[in-house]
Amino acid sequence: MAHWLMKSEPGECSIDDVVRAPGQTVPWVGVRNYQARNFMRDQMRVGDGVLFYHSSCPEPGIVGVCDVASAAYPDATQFDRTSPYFDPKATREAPRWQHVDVKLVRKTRLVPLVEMRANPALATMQVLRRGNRLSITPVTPEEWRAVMQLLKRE
DNA sequence: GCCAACGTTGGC
DNA sequence: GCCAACGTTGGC
Repeated sequence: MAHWLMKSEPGECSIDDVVRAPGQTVPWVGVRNYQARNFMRDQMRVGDGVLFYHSSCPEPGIVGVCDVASAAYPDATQFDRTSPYFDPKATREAPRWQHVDVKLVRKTRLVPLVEMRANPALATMQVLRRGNRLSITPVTPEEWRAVMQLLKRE
């Protein structure tokens, strides 16, 4: 089983939105970066662990644990002219963008970005790399374990 | 609002 | 295929 960190702006989809979603599952629509898409399309498997991360907000950090709940399938918003994620170059015959569904495991305490940065065990995390903008990044088993340890703390 | 970092676009 | 210009991300 692989592990991932997935960023979401809470104004778009917060952890509480996932808690309230039908089946506590959300379609991860709107990814418009090829590297992030490829992670979902080529590498994610149902059951993979996901750290749910709030970005572009007053308190960025990890706020929940989820898992991958589907294989990748075409992102409907790419065809929707009224959507901010509309992509004029995408066609139904040749969709460009795909995504997986993500299901809640549990909402956690907030692990703020500053706490993550302060923890040597997390120093290798891709999301902490200077200049990182990728919305989906792989998490190593060691990093995952370290985050699970952090989550046991109050 | 600033700005570093980096992906994408498009002219050549 | 190069690369400058431009746009976006996202923390601060």
